[in-house]
Amino acid sequence: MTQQIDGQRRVRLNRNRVLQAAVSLADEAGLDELSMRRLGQELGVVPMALYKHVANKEELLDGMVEAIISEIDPAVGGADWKNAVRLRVLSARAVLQRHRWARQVLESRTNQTPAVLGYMDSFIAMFLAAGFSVDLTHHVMHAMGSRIWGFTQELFDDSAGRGGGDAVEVAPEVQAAMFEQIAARYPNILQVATAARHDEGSVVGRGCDDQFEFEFALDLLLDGFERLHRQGWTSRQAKKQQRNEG
Amino acid sequence: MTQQIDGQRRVRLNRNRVLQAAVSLADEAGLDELSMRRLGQELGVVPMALYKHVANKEELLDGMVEAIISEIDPAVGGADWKNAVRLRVLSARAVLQRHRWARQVLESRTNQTPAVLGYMDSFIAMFLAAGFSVDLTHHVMHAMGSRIWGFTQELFDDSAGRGGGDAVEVAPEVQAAMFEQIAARYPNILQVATAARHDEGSVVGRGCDDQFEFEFALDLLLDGFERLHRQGWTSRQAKKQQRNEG
DNA sequence: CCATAAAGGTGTACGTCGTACACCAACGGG
DNA sequence: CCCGTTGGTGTACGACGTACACCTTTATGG
Repeated sequence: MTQQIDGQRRVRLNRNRVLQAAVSLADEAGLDELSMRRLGQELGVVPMALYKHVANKEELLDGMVEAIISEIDPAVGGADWKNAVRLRVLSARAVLQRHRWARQVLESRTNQTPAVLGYMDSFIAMFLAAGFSVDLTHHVMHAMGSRIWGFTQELFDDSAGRGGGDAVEVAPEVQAAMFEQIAARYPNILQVATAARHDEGSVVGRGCDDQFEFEFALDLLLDGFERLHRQGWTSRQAKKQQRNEG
Repeated sequence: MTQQIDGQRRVRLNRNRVLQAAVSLADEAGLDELSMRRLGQELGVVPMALYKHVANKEELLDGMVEAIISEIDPAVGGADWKNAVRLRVLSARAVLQRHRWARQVLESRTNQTPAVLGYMDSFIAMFLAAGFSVDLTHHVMHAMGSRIWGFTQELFDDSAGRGGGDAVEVAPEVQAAMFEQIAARYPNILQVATAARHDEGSVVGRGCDDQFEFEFALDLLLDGFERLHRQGWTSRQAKKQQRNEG
């Protein structure tokens, strides 16, 4: 009975099929449904079989990240570094949006795999090619942080009203009561959280356009980088100035 | 034998002692050493005893976060919003530095506890008090992201050479070989990563001052906010402009 | 002061997880 | 055809969170 499916011989596993299946599973079921056991089941194979193709779960996750990084558009050449960076980041963002688990994986571990390093290297290259000093580029990369992957820590919970999923169901009247509580205790949050709703014409929707928020912060940073670059900013001089003020 | 230690009656547990112990344990041993079993052991109590004080592990983590938020300095009043925000963030940063696990906890979950909401509310208040529009404040908060907690996603692995811990030990010659590999394959990373080392006089040290990096990005954003505020930025107008360009 | 209910602590047990290890099946090159 | 290498199986172990039934301590109010 082993190795048979419907009387047909089963295709042999390989690292790529494992990674591919893991990505699909995580895409569809979420990261915490991704266990070695479940993945094995998905591939019609006993859990331990996977260990012939990946050393352990950590390596599986690394492999998955490597796999999706290849989906990010390569850097575009050309004179306009700002636009190049912008496009690259937004491409990464689109990818990470397709694979929502990836963010958590990138956040939770220090990923030193070749694809990650390669991506970072080519990212740095965009600034250096634009004439940024190595010094400034260093700090710029730090300032970009996880934004090079197209995501930022989300502070507000925008999962309310997200379809499907296994969110806890709450009765409408309870929801209303919670709203009242928040309104009373956290008036500023209330104001700011609902701000996006009424200044957007009659669009009901989510009330907050994540993509816009992301680009807002991204452009703010890019503009800042540009200014510093133009005025020949160096960290040495910034630190000296800091000492004199402090 | 139960309830006895050295013939002395044991102090009763309560939610606060549990939370306190959990924070200490996480501080000292790291987040993945924090299990209900280990925590019970630390308190000289059977694991299930903890469930009389916290509903489950999730709630324990929430409680821990609440506990450390109280360590953040309250907002300072006064005319200079920029400095107020700056101080607040740097205070939060100092706290999160003391409790390194907190970052992971804040990252991995949507924390809607009163202390978190209270902190965010008072954070928003700083901008509103400075005359920022609700609209701009909304976007500003998004742009701040996890920076309101004083941390950013770290991209470079700066754990190399960190004392203690359970890092994998690597022979020096292997390390050198790895370095060669990286140097060859990722020349830009090499340049940028080592940049901080030689422009800092003769300081050997870590080669990269995290605090400086954090403040660099923070100030870049704050300056950006200030500029937008001064020129009366609104999201409606920004979106219109975006449409005309795009 | 004692009965009694509430609150705090225990012990056992279940289902999950990652994965070590010994084993067997299939394949491919001599 | 044989046999070593590679891929897949089965069993088992030690974590984990936590449900549930039970006992012990404490506080309370008649």
